[in-house]
Amino acid sequence: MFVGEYKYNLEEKGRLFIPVEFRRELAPDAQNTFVATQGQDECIAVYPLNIWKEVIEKELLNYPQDTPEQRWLVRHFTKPAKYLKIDSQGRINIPQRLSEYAKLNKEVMIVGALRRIELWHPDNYISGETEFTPSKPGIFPNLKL
Amino acid sequence: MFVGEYKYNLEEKGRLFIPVEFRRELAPDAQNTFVATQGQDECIAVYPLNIWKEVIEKELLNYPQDTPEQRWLVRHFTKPAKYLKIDSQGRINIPQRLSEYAKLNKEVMIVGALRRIELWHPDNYISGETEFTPSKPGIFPNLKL
DNA sequence: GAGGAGATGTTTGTAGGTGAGTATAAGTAT
DNA sequence: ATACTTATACTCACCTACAAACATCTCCTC
Repeated sequence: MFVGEYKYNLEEKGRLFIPVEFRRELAPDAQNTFVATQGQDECIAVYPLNIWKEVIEKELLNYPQDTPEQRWLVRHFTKPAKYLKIDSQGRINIPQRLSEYAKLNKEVMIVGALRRIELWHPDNYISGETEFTPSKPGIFPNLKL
Repeated sequence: MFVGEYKYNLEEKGRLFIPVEFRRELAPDAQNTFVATQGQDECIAVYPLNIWKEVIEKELLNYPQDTPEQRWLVRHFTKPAKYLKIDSQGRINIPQRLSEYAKLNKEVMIVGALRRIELWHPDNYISGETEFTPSKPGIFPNLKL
């Protein structure tokens, strides 16, 4: 389960270091493979391969394919996704399409979000944080933490 | 599982490069063979051989063949299909009938859709995308991604 | 049999992805 | 506190994938 928050820099060619704390859990086997895709917010969502497969197989693979709407729903989730690898130094190469979607340029917030990691432009991250973080206690009434 | 989205150009003679990411999964063995046919939407659908066989066997092979309607339904699926090969450079030769069906001329969107690959004219692809992709969150209430 | 058109195969160039090396900073242990 | 180890940052060099042009082959026509 991914937790924590880090700020790293993209290098010129679009590669990003993954914090050591995330590497093993993100790509446990020798393949070093995981999946990156568009997040539901303006960020990049990064999944370990087993979590990705679990979601796809449970939610999408048996989804009916009778209407154009149903077929486009599948494409909606598959088209932005990409299989990526962590290289020997712990870096990943972020596809241009995804870094454009999340408006990444240099600084990147790397955030643990339980089953996935999220990559944010710092400005978007902070503005979302200030907009949606409750200022008063008791605003999450159903969470016993 | 095919994911991702690429834009490549048809060369004059009607050949198309397949992205490296798709090649091995599309034609895993030395035969380099796969199947292309008409998609349910206005695109070309491309299947690895084993997936194609699986679909045919599950859906068509045991379909009753007692009436002309039933026999024509089978023909409807079999007649546009064609076995194709990836050449030594990773290109495929798209049959004219299929590229006419999908209205391909120069630019082609190559899209991963789980068990198949789809080839789209960019205009059709974008118009379908804008028509059927939800703009608001929460419209897929049961998909947790 | 010769010429031509279409199909198939090969070559070459370029840009971007991939890998390696070193330097600096941070963290850990003695 | 100091030495040692590990992690991040930056730079450079190479190699592969894609693109486009070029060459070869086959079949059809005249």
